[in-house]
Amino acid sequence: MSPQLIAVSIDRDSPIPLYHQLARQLTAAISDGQLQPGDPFENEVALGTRLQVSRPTVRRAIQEMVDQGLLIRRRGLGTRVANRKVHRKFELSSLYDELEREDRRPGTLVLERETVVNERAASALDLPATTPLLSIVRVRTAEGSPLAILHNWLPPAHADITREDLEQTGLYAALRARGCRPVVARQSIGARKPTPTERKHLRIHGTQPVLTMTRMAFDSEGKAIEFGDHCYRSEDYTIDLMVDER
Amino acid sequence: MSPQLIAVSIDRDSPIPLYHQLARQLTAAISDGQLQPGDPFENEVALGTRLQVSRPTVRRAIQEMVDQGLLIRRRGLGTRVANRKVHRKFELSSLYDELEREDRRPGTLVLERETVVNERAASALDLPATTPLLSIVRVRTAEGSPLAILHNWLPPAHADITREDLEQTGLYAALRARGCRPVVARQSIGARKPTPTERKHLRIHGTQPVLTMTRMAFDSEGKAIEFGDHCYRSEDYTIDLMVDER
DNA sequence: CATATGCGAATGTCAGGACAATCTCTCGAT
DNA sequence: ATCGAGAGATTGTCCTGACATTCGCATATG
Repeated sequence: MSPQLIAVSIDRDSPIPLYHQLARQLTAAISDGQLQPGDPFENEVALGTRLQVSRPTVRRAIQEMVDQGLLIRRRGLGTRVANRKVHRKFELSSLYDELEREDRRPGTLVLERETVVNERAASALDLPATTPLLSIVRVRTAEGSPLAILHNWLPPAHADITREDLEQTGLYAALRARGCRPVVARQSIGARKPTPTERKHLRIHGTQPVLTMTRMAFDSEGKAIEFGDHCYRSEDYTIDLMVDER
Repeated sequence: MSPQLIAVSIDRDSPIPLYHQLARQLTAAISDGQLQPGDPFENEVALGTRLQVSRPTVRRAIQEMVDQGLLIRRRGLGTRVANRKVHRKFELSSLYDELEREDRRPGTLVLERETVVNERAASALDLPATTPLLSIVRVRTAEGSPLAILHNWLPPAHADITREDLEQTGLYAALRARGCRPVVARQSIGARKPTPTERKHLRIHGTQPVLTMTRMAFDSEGKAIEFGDHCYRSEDYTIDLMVDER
């Protein structure tokens, strides 16, 4: 009944922090199925001694995994692998990434790409109302069928994103390639009847509604990255997320 | 341009951890407006010296606030109060709490309260399929108008929640009163046409859709607390949330 | 004048130790 | 046999200390 020892190799010369190297490999052991939900986890001090790292480093690695819902810690008892249901899949991802991960052949049709002045978007991004923004309208398809209409506004710093960038990789991937990583976003999700234009582009029949989401995304320094106003075919799409209180 | 010194009193005899005492008071200084977005923040070592606490303690307090989007840290530069747009309002709350906070006179009409066996709910809560669950159906009103139909299933441990509990306080408040705190939840949000029953209870006219949300909530130990299947009048309700990647 | 270089300041990482709080389990007394 | 006290194990909190990394800015250099 002693906890399973997970093989971990740590590289002290790597620029990647030790606690993160640790967390990545321990996380892999869980997603590999090497550790099952409910399994006991090697205790902090033993793990530290075995791997020749200090307890704070081990604690930080474990904390990372606890924050992601992978582990449950209880004082006096120990650490265990959490129930699979509470494992956090993802937090901040884009539709394109999701479709790609599920292998559903995502495609993009760029309907518009121009510089505009839009007070609502500028205000959402916390920029002056007259700031020129890059406005992008796309139709996202999966396996050839339209799934969503995505309208995004970007601050001037990213005004040089091209149609090709968008068609080949998706907006978030293009932003990441430019070293711009969204870290925090405020989203608002609702539902409504589609407009005639939306009905046409999304091939909506009858009285099916659309699911709408607006999003303001910021980087780690709090700089605005993107404002998006999206609408999805409700038959084909739900928004899944984990929320947690720490 | 030296940073503003925030008055903080720490009580070393309190059972509340020092880092949390610190974080609470510094957070208060921001919500009070004592510190404005963009203001520089006293650096870690100075703060520690001034308050006679160690640097790790200060760091942990600051980290708590960074996690909530209140502060921005940049190596080599310092810490600043974040842009207000990225301040996280709340993460995991209930409709009742939200309405109450906005002073919209929430009310509850309990339509059903009985013990059932439901495979879908049991599976979502990671319980055996034949576990008897308390099934609760409520209509939530705000200022007298119906806003949502809430269908929840609870594990046997909470089978003694009464109609009165639900009518007076709301489900989450009742659970909290029993020492049961939801910490992590998995949600799925979508949209669809309402059923005839929903149209009647929510007084939906024409072809207005409903916004739907299902939620599985767990406590800090990963134990199931609640499975909910809700639907909202889309004209009156959006789901707002912050997502972040750390 | 433009560009490098270097310095100070601040946060990031890591170590090692000490004690407290909490849980489980065993052992002993009744 | 049952119940309670205590021991052991494990995580939670806090401290001190050290060095690395990154950024802005002033100064030196071409």
